[in-house]
Amino acid sequence: MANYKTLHHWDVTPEEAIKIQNKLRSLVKIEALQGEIRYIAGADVSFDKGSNIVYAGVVVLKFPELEEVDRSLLITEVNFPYIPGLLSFRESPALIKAWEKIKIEPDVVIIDGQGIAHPRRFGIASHFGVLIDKPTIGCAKSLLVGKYEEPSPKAGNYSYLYDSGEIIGAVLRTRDEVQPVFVSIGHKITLESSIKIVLSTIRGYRIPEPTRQAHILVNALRRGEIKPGTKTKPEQDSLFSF
DNA sequence: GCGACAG
DNA sequence: ATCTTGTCGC
Repeated sequence: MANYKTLHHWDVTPEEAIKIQNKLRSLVKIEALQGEIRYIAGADVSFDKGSNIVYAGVVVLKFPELEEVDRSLLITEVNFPYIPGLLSFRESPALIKAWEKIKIEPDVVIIDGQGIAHPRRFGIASHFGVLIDKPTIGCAKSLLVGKYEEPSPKAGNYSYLYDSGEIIGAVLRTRDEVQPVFVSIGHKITLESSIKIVLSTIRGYRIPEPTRQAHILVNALRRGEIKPGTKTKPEQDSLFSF
């Protein structure tokens, strides 16, 4: 069971949530990733239209093969609304619950959302990273804050995202002629490394495999196509049964 | 006051 | 995020 830190309550008002972000932002560490990557995970959540039921999931893939080795899926409830800048308070509680059931701990986690490319430099990828104390990368599909110049149309090209004079992330083209993604430091990693890792997990789609797989799974869960719980590699048939 | 605004 | 069919383009 993967562990995590309980640094604050989740049952807070938007005003209190902002205070928590301003207090915890100093805990984000920007450093070189230690050791090689053996496993990489993706985390995401899905919702029904106007419901407060959330379907969360964490998927662990072997790196660089990107074959699934572990997963944690669960259905729970949320009350905090979606407010730009406070996404973490709506999705992280469910992601933490899924995270604690993971058995194969990844060396890095990619989250669907911003890392420090956030008004208070504490987007969901940074928040989640600080809580699980693991390297995390924020990979969002659209802009939250900052300015940038359109990166060249070919895969692999990128430009920097700026806000109040500082680089807060990168606008990365993961496929030719396709809308770029917004990559930013989550926790315990550098932007350069984040960009390389995201590119190394692209397999023909705009979204990196970890979060793409997580997204596919939580949607299947929401549609009732698969069940909650954890699962690892296909059960190996006993050598003595036939 | 007006516009922007991750999922 | 989710609601949804066809359609344009490589």
